[in-house]
Amino acid sequence: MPLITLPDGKQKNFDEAVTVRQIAESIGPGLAKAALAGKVNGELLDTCIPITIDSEVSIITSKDQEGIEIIRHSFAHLIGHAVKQLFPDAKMAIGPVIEDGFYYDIAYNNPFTPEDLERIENRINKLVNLDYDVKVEVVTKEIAYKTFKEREETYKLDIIDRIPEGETIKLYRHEEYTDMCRGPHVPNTRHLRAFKLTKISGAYWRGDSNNEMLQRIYGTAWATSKELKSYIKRIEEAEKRDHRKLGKALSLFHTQEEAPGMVFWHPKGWAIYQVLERYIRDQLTNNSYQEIKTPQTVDRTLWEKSGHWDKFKEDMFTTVSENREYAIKPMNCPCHIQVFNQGLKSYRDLPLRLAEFGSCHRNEPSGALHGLMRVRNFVQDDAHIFCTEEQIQSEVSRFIDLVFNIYSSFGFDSIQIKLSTRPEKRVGSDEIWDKSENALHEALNAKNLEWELLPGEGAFYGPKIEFSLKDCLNRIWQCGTIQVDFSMPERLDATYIDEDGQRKHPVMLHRAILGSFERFIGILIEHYGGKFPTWLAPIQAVVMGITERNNNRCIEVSNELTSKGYRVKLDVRNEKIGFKIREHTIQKIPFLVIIGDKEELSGLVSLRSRDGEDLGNISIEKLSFILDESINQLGRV
RNA sequence: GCCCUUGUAGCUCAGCGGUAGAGCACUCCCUUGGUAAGGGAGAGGUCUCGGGUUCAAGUCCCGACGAGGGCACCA
Repeated sequence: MPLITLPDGKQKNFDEAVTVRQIAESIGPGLAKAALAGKVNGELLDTCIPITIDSEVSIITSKDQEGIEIIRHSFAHLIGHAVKQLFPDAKMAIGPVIEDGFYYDIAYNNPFTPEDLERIENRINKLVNLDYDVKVEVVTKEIAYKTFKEREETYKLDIIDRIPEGETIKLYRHEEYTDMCRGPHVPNTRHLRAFKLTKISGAYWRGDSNNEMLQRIYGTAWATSKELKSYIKRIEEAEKRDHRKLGKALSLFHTQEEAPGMVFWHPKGWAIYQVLERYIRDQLTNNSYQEIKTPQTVDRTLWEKSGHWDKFKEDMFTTVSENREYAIKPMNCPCHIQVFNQGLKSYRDLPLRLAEFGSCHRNEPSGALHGLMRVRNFVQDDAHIFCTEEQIQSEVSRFIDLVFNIYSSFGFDSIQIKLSTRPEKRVGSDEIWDKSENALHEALNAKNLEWELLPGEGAFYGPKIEFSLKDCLNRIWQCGTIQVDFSMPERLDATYIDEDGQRKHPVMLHRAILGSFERFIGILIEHYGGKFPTWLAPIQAVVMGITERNNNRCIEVSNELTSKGYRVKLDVRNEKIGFKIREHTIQKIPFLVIIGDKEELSGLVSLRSRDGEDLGNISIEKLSFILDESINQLGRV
């Protein structure tokens, strides 16, 4: 006689076991129609499964996040239903829900073509329009095994093998197609309407590159077609901001076959890079870092000592000269220790903060390369802080302040923080791990920051904090990091003389804020959609004349602004003003300075923003003031 | 690295067995025009590279390299 408690506190008594569907019916026919599943004592349950004990139940519909996920999951089954009809020999592996959609991994001899994808999508449309009931069966492991054995679904058998004894298994019957799933699933395919298959790709079975590659079909699904449309729109928006597209359109940089994964910076892209570098350099100076520069190419033996050769030799570029083998540096830390090791260090020298805009090469797998985001040659805003164990916390604390300050300059105000602690395979005593992990989370807590703990995700040499920022499209980018390392100083013999006259190894903190300049600029391009704030804009203002009569005055004004330090472009081409405005607006230049006969007479200029705003006729002094104001606010909005 | 897709003019793309196309950009000429495209003419391509099939190959096949989307990787 279950007593069902609803979210509003109302209670209903039922004479016998009751299903979510019946509960929904007892509330109202509309809800019964909309019910996708129930949340029963915190667990999701299919609408048709009887509840026998007193329970708290809420009805899940497509308005709930869980409901949308159920819809997506059911669409994954529909891929199975459609694919098995069209390609009976295909073997279904797994089909989970992912952000905004779902996928299904399938083994099939012939690669699916884009036409196949279309056929599958059409078939799914046909199937869902049948409005058939999805039937659930709770079965034993044996029956599940027999079912899929008969169907020659070898991957399902593999999955069953790994299910612990005694756990219930649910089979979902989609007419002649059967899938296995934790569920729940929609009770009827009429709940499945707004979807689109998006792409086909390869994916390793169980995510292991030693296994065979399956074909993965991706799709997106939503509660309503309106939501589907807005999702598609969102994707298109993101494509418009693609830094590779904008990099070409705004002539910021390019890459070419002869140097895969390496960037050719054009004048405009390099202008941004330089502003960024200057800015970071100023910040480092203000925070007691000392900048150094170390070699690009270092003898293999150093990398052997540091341990990198062992782990990463395949991923390093090497070169040979006079029988000696060198590696082009994939990171800066071993070199920084060499600088530290010059001259005897005292505890009085600590903390010692060495920074380098270090150009590193890593031979990334070709398939990993992606515009500026993943390259083989990049420059880190790298620094290593040599300090004592006692100094870890205060150094981390200072670093957090610096990170937040710098990110806010770009308008990134939503920062996610993750603390990763000791992994299974690690070096160093538990005592020292305790100490460093404590230092990190004390530093975080002292600032009242929200952070997430990732147990076991730390590096083998120490715990770390990672800082991720959220861009204007709510995408998350991990950029900053600070990592405690008590292994490298020992490996590379870094020591200092402590108060008690003993030689000790310092702790080393690896830290970066932007990560790599290349990637960070990629993120900025997408975040701003190419509309850089004035301080970063490669060209801050363009001076243009109405007719050729005004050219001399334009040259004068342009020169004056340039000599004041602004990045200015002169446009005295024989074109109409509308044409020039259009062109420079498309190039997203923040300020358009226009000079005609009227302006020449008055000694003023006409100012227009890239957003089409008329900023009036103003003097050069006023213009300079406006530019300064815009530049000084950085990327803060 | 693996799977699929893909590589034509500076850019965006059409052509998909029969002597290389469009728009924009570029050059020259006309136009001197007041806030998102004035007009005309011209120049520009070993169709990524290497093999093969064919009377004939951007076009079909094989391979290499690059790019795109994923997977795996990311000190």
